[in-house]
Amino acid sequence: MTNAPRSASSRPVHLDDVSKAIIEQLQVDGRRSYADIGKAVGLSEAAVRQRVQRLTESGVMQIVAVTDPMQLGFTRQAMIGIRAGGDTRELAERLAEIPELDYVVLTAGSFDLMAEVVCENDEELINLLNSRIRNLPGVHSTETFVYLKLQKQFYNWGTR
Amino acid sequence: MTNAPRSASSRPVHLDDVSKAIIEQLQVDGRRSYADIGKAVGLSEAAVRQRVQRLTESGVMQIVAVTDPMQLGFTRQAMIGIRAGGDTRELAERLAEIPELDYVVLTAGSFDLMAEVVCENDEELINLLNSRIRNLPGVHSTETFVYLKLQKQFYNWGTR
DNA sequence: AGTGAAACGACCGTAGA
DNA sequence: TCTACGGTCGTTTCACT
Repeated sequence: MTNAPRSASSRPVHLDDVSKAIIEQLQVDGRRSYADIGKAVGLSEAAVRQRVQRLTESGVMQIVAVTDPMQLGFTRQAMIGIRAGGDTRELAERLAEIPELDYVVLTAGSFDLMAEVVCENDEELINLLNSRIRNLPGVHSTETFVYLKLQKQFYNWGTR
Repeated sequence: MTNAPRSASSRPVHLDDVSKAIIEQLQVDGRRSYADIGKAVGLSEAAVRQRVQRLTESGVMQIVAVTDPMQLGFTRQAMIGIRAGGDTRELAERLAEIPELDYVVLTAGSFDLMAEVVCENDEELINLLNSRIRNLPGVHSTETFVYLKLQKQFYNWGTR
C-alpha cells in the first residue's frame, strides 16, 4: 500500500545527457517504444532498452500509472501540519498506514510532521482529523490547510 | 515544464472493477503488456487497450516516468508555507514558473500558499528563498519546513 | 556499452456480435 | 463495449565489436 522507501545511495548517480534525454521522453509518455526513443536520442533500440532497465532496476526511475484524484471524486485535499512529542518516527509510521494520507514527511520547523490527505468530502476529512490523527500517541496539535487550487504538480524531479 | 493542469470534471468518473484492476496493474508496472493485463483481469488484449486509451485520453490516468530526486543528488527538500496579500492566483503562477518548486498549491488557513522545493544543497535553498520567493510581489512572510525523512509517497490517488 | 539481424511477441485496425 | 484475426511494428536474444 505504501510505496517502497527508496534506497537513497550515499553518492548521487550521475546521468549523462543521453540518459536524461531518455527520461525526458518517458516523462511525456511512459509507453513510448524504445525504438522511437532511440530515434529521438540517437541510439539503437537495444541500447535504449538496456539503459531504461538499469535506470529502473537501480531505482532512479520508475514507469507507473498516476491517477487524478479530482476526476475520481476525491475533491477535498489538504496539507496537515502536526506538532508532536516523543519519537516522531514511530508516529510517522502510524500515519503512513492511513490510506487517506498519500504523503507523510518528517520535518524540521514549527511542525514536526506534515501529511497530505485526499478525501471524498469534508466529513471524511473531519473524521480523519478527529478520530484517527489527533488521538494518535504523541500528537500535540494539528493545523489544516485545505487546498483551494493545485497550481503545479511535477513528478519529474531531478531532471529539470 | 509545468505539468498541465488537470481538467477537473464536475461529475466524477465512475470506474468499474475491471478498470480499477487495470489501473492497479499499471501502477506496479506501467509498461506491462496489454495481453498480460488482459490475462490478469479477464479481458482480451484489444479491450484492455481500448480502456487504457480512454483512461489516458480522459485524463483520469497517465503513464509516466517518475524519478527519485535523492538518488540524483537533490538531497535537500522542504515545504514552504507562504503568507501573502493581493491576488494569490497571480503569485501562484509566478511560483509555478520556478523550476526548483515541484509543487505549488493555493490553500486556506494560516498560509495562503504552500510550495515544495527540491534542491541540491542548502545554499540553493537559501538563495531561492531570499532572492526568488520572498521578494515576489504580494509575499508577506514565509516559513520553511526542511524535510528530515520522507515516510510515505503515493502517486496512486483515488484508487486506494 | 554499443550494433545488427532474425525469431518471437505485442500492438493496431477492422469486422462482426 | 467486447472478441477475433491478420498485418505491421516492437522487443528479445545472440553473436560480434
